[in-house]
Amino acid sequence: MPTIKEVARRARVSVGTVSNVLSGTSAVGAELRARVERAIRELDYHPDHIARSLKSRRTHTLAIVISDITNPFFPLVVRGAEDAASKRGYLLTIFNTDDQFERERQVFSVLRMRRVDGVLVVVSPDSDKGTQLAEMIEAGTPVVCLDRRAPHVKADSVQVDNVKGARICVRHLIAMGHARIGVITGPCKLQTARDRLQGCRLALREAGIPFNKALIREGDFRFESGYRLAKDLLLTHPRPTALFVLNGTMGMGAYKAIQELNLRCPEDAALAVFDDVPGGDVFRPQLTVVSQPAYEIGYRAAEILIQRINHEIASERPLALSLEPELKIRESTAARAGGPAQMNAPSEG
Amino acid sequence: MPTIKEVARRARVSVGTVSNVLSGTSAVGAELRARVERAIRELDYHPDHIARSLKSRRTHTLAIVISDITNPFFPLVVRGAEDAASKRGYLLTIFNTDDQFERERQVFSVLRMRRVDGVLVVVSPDSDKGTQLAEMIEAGTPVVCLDRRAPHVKADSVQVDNVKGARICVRHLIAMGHARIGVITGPCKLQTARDRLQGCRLALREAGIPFNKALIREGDFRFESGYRLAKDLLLTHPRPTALFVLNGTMGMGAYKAIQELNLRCPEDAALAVFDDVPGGDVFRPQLTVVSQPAYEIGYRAAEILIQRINHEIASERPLALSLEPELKIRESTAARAGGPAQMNAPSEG
DNA sequence: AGCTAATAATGAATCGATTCACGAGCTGCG
DNA sequence: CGCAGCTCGTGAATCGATTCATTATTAGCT
Repeated sequence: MPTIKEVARRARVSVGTVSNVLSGTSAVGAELRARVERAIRELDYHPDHIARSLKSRRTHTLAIVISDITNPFFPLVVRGAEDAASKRGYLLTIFNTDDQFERERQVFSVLRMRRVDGVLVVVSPDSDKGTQLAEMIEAGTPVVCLDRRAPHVKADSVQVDNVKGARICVRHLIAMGHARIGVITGPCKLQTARDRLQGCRLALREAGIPFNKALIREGDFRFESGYRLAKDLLLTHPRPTALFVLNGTMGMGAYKAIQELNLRCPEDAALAVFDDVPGGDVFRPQLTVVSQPAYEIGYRAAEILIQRINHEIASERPLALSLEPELKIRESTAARAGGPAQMNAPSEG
Repeated sequence: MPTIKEVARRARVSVGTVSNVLSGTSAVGAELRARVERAIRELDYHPDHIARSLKSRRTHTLAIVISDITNPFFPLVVRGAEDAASKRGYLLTIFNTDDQFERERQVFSVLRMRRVDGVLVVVSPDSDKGTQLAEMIEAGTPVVCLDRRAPHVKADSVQVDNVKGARICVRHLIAMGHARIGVITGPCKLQTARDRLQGCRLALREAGIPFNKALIREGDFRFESGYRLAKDLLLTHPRPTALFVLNGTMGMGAYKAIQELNLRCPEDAALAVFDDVPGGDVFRPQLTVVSQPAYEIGYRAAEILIQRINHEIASERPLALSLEPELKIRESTAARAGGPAQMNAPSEG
């Protein structure tokens, strides 16, 4: 690998001049510029990014720390982030934590040593146990929280409007004539899960339906818990006529439960899920879902992160970007046998 | 951020000594060692990985270059690669090329400047147009090809046994009584697609069924082409009794086509797909698939890559690891009305 | 011509680590 | 005692870029 010195020697100029040609900042005479460019071409010289980073204190590298890329929500987020990053010349490194705090700790330690310029993070549920996130921000490395907001940390955040998403979905269920709605939520440690549950509560209240704790189950956002808790709910008496599952992976588990109990969906048990479910628009029954703009979440978050890195955002205080959910109504909540109940329309748009 | 100098000053030793304590290679007296460790703790010192890289010429960074993380095959691959990488202290950077050669070119240029230690790559279909891959290997950066093998390049490769996967699946279809089997393959530029098609050919031949070109369609491994070509095939006369789609994304498209044509699956048209299909084991009809060990592909590939980097593999010549596919028989190829045909059993296990 | 100003080019210092030739201080042994 | 052979520790050189003070050259103006 040729270095800048070899280029300089071959072009019979100083390394400073080569550097100037490369950066274009300082004026360089036509004659020398040509010689340098020729040498660069002839040697097939590519500047060493490592050496640059050492001097400039910038790595042009971002990290994205998520629970598990295997969770179908994340690939789009990562894709969005990579697109935004590469557009501005940044690299994206990826870390899976499986929502384990200890792993998150390790990752942040690595990120610090690597002098990453900025971090996109889906905080783990126990993230408040540690101070590494706060320390990183303190040390001047910008952080943007994805999907979940970190408690007590002044970092920017980008997420879907979880309250609204759940609310419009429950409204829809109510409009379809459901009053006994079983809800499978996520770890209540997570703001995200609490927000979604809050959305349910609001929709029920505005319809005058009492919030029945006996119909709520707390899962862990994983398939198995969705399956188990759905079975549990569907075996209570009287059986809920609809299930609303607050994330996609649990939603698939819930569908499996419905099937195993030989219930028809939506006739015996309607199903709505927060998050797009892979295949949910192709296979039967096609699922009603609250769709998150996952790509956009990743893209916007990375954009904000890069703007912070380059001090292109004036305001000191954290941005909290809230994106619109979209309710996609499909078969799994189709009208019940008796047709949709004619109730009062919800009071708000 | 404290530097090694500050640690040295605080511990009243030379930087060399601090470095020795850090690396543990050279013997350092108990007294000084204690002083250094204390200083490190007190300053909360973390060595700068950039500076290390500059000196050591190793970045401890791998890259994974894939077409699109959004394709459900890849998250598991990436996860496997990340697990293997982090286990050995490597970072993983991710790049999506959308199978576009130009983008692949850019990415390789970046990787060169970044002095990445090794590259996992799913080569783009036109990859043979360029020499960057060969140049990278030439320059001493190990490369492992994932999923697809690169033509004319001596790089290690890890992939599923595509011929075998297709073969056992077609055998299964034949055993279920199908003789008119429509096949939707991928770009024939890709070795992968050719191998799978070859598997089909072999299975047909061993059953004595002529290979009917009229039942083959070449898609591009994307949803839309699966949908379109499946419709096309299903409208030919006589209609194929089964469809075998050679990747997952097209498989979903094909299922959509079956549905829109109001055909029952498997009664009117059986469906088998190469690749796991998300939700394919939950929703109806549950799909018969050839499952690839995607996680293992990523994991093993990263392991091999790291071994190459550290010269832990003696052999010069490229490894070509071929992993076992698994046929998962489910509803979508269940026995036809008349029951499975009683044909001669396939001659091999 | 003489002076200032502007422009070009240089090369040493710097970033933060590792490495290694060298030297200091001991020990052991004849 | 004197010297070989240890063990420890030092600090300058190095990795490959950028930066900036300095110098050399030319241009512009009176």
